[in-house]
Amino acid sequence: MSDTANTRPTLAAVAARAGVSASTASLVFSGRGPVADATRARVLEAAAELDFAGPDPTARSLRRGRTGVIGVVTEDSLGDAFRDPINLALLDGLGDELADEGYGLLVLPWAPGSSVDLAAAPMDAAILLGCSADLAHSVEVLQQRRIPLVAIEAPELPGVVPIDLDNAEAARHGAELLRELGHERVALVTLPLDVDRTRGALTPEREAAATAFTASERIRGARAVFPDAGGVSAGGSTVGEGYAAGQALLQVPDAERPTAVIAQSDLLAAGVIRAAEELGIAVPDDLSVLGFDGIRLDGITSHALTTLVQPAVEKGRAAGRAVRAALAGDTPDAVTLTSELRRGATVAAPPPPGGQSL
Amino acid sequence: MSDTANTRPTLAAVAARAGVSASTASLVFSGRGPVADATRARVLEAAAELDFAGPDPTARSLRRGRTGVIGVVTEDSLGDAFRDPINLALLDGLGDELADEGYGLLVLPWAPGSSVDLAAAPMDAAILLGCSADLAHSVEVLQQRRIPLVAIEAPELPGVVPIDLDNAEAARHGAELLRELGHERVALVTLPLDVDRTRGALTPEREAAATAFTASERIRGARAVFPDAGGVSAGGSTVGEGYAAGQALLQVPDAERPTAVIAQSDLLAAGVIRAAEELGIAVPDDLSVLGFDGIRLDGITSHALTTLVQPAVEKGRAAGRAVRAALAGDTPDAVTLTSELRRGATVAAPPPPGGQSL
DNA sequence: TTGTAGGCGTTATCAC
DNA sequence: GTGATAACGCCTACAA
Repeated sequence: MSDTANTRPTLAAVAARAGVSASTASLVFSGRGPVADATRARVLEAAAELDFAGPDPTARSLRRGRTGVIGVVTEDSLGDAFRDPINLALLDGLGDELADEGYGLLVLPWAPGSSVDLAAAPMDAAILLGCSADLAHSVEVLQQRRIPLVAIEAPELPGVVPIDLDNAEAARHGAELLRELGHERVALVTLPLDVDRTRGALTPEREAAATAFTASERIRGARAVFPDAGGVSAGGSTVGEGYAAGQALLQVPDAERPTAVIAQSDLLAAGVIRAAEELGIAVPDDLSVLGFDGIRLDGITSHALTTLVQPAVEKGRAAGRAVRAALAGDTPDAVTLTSELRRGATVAAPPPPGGQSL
Repeated sequence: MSDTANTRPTLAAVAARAGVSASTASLVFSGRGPVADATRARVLEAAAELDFAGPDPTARSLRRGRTGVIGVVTEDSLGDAFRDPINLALLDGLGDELADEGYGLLVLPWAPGSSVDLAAAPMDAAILLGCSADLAHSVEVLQQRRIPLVAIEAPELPGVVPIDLDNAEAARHGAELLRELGHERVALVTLPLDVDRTRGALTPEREAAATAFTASERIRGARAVFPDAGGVSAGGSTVGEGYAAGQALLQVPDAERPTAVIAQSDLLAAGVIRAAEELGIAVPDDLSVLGFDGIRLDGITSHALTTLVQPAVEKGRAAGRAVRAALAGDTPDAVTLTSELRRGATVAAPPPPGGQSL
């Protein structure tokens, strides 16, 4: 009953108690070697007596060169990173490929000046999640660690496996639909342009200074069709931000009011729709609204959103597979996933110039 | 230019190249010892030349006995765990207290039979998040590891620091409000009763078999006021599940229809409200709906929900503080946080027995 | 201010 | 089947 101390028992202690060598005890726990049944039993018994949970993970990691941990580096705060339904779907995919393989996910909210030390976090590989243009900065220290790096929707970087989405192409595709319907005055509601998440009108300067890759790419795609489209950058991908953006864009003289809004996420689109409805602007008759993502709106809006559906879960799976491949010594291929236009009921031809349906 | 190999450089290699001993090089990186400026410079130069990122985290952890990682053990899949706004708020609080202190959060979705090995995950402490009654099981191996354990809203367990919410008391408080208003036919819409998340009518058997602590506590509180209240358990804390539950409860002969619904989360409440509205049942005139959590509904419903506001962020903070205290050698106190009734506009006196406002 | 020695707890390798 | 030995890469007394 009276155990020596409350200090963690070691494998050596268990071995001693069982009257075997440490190596043999090790074999019992790792299962990678032949051990006589009687010996095994004795070791396990000794372990039970000492309340020994198993080999120390840190020591094991040092010896084996593997921690069983995959880092997920995000630029947002913990909460914010997971408040985006797209990231949640991605996590589902990652879980499928990694957690189910026994890997743990180490979430590292990293921003310049953050107290999280990417050089010191124990991990076998890292996935760069909502990381923006100065990716290079954060990546540098990770590169030095010689661990596999996977970046999701990020600018290309040598040595980093990219898991990409056809953001620009998809946005262009959506914009084309609007043009074909006859729209000319189109406004953008973009995702945050940088880590500051400043809400405000799009200006050439702000766009030039933008560091958010996904937002920039989607802007680029929309501009390929509507080169002069103005708009607003939101402070986050939320209904509330979309609502604010919608108000800013729609509370203007009728002649200036856009006939269509290209929102960079479904939540933003839902906010725009709400703003429109409150102003008595009918969707889609007076205003077309295009979303992005294809998430389940689950009653956030009753409209069937016309949107670009991205394979978010698959994005996570692809990232997970890439990590596993890299860890297995292979060189994972770059992946580019494609989004698909889903026609809902929020896009239509623009209202006739004179007629006001109000 | 031609570095010896592509294998990770070690502190020893850097030291050798700088012409100093390993211990001196160590001092340079840990900063906890006097080093001559010239020496330091030479070491850093050598490090740069070898593209050395810093001491190996695993080796450092072994030596120091600290990994800088806090485990967060969840019973749900990764995505599901973070799909709950309450958990997100909690994460915000946790981030404040832990990530900002440089700790990383290792997310471990653990369920019986899961491939995640709680005995092998490198961590200095663990926070048990949505973990249910057979907590004891998962905790056993963690106890053996002699690391501090903090459980959020879980049954008490020796050696585990509890961070609790007054779930039963708050639910009772809300139920009392309804009774004071004159309600007698009250139905419950509960959170999932177990990891299966089976949706279905509440029965004594199902309740007895329930493993979800929070759900059980909130049921208990409501029953203290309405001992006979029946209801439905949802398959998750979502608007969709609330909607389904609402339909099940409200599509019955008028005489049997509850005059009030106690939902165990705001999302569920929002779903119930939607179902009611679709059935032409006015809230709160024909039906009172009480929520729980006090999250921002951000346009999910336009009603100002009457709900029990819980300090979710503070829950996370408290957990984070408890972990830090334990790691510092202190014995953290148990914490019980209290929820507060916020009167919105979804609760009113029941409709007069005969009168049908339809 | 710097170097030496020893060990953190495991596991791989090779004898026996 | 089992045991000795030697790392894994680092840090911390302590000595110089």
